[in-house]
Amino acid sequence: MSDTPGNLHPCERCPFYQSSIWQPIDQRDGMAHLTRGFSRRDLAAGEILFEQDRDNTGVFCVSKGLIALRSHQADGSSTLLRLAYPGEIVGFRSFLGNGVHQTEARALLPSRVCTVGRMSAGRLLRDHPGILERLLGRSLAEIDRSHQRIIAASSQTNKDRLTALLIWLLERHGSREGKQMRMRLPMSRADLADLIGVQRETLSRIVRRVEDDGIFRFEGRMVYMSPPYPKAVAGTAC
Amino acid sequence: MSDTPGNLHPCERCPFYQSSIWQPIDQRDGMAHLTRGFSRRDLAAGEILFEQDRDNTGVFCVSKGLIALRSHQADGSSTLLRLAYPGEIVGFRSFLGNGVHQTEARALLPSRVCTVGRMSAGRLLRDHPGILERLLGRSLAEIDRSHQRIIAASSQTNKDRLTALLIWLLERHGSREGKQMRMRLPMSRADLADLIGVQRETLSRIVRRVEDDGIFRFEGRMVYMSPPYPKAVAGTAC
DNA sequence: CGACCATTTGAAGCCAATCAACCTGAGTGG
DNA sequence: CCACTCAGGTTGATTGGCTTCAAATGGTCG
Repeated sequence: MSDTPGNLHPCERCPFYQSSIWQPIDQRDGMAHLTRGFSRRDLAAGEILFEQDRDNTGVFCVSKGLIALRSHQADGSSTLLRLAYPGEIVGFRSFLGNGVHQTEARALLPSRVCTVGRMSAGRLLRDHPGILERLLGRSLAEIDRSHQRIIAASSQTNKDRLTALLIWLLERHGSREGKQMRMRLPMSRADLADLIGVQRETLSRIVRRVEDDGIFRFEGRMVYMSPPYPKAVAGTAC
Repeated sequence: MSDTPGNLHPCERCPFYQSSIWQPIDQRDGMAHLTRGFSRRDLAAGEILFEQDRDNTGVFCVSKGLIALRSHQADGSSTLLRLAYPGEIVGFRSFLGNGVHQTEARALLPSRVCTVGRMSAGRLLRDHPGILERLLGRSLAEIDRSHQRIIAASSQTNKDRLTALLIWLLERHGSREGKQMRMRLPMSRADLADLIGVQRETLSRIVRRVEDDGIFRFEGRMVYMSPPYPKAVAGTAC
């Protein structure tokens, strides 16, 4: 399973090492369990990390790329609950809870994910309160994200939410190009629709209305933002 | 501050003692800190436990009654994020985080709340990983509630959400009366509107439409539900 | 080319937001 | 006792936005 030398922390070279939930583990204590349960996996865009309703198999940490967490409803509709960027943990809700994934995790971009198996993670958690503490921190972040989204859903228009989402995505996926910003959208229109909570057709019309304001321009998956930049609204996006 | 004998756990006689986040504290370890920081407070209906944007002063546990957690937006609108019932913790998000309450907490019914002051709670948390673990459990519950609400907001109609909310409230505040159930709503129409995320006027019309189905009947704050009972929808209400 | 997928467009109908008016009951003060 | 106010709630009319179903468009891949 392990693909790192036994005495080196597997996250040592990860740019997110300092804030990793596994950082509290050191040489003399638990490193063996960590390296034994540790594995890496590369995913192509569109590939599934885990499916909804399947048993949890461990704690996953995004190392590269972008993972979408999506909840499928019985009626066939789905909601994109969260975008997980490098350094973020996914699957810990089901790891700590009843053991069944509440969501499907799918890579939107080519991604790398590091996993600590369920058994090892459980053992480490028992022995290291520091890990517990960091997981609690991640949970609070998820609570904040969710609350912001609930508030946004009931107090902003769909158009405003799309604008906020675009700005938020541009900050993470965009690049400067003279006076304007550009990015390739990391997801389909259907995903955008799921994120702001409207039908696909409606999203298409909202995109048109956003374009009519003159700030954004769409060309397939490419998005261009020109000044005057709207300021990012508080409590924004994901 | 303390109003319990020094050697008795302050939550000992609470019906929620076994699942209390402070249960891991025992006689020989930390009880002094717990009793020192412990206080109780009774609130009348409508009274405020803490206000939004104020500094957190501790960890609050609902012992009796019902507390509403409401977020006020800059534009004057508000969202009722959560109803906290006896045994539930409120204010821990701000306790663990940046120290400012994200929400206002107001009693909807005459209530009793037990508080452990910020300093004492912090000290206890450092010494007792068991408390950390239980707080993590409460956080996961909050994540689940929030996710359910996000999903419900984008996949159910407002009428369905109101129906689900009414059933959910009837289970907690209702009583049997022959073949039908009855309850006195623990909140105003404005609060109901905030909970399902619509305007007050719209809620009034949705109530009428729900009544038209023949299952519910409203008389001021009294609500009556007659068979055939709709089955409670999965992922329901708060 | 044909099949498939993602996206857009159109038309119809429903629903919610908004603004305004009205109603009711509970104080309050003359 | 009456007029007043205030909070909570309802109703009406209008407007705009969203959903739904249906159909068209455009790109990709074998």
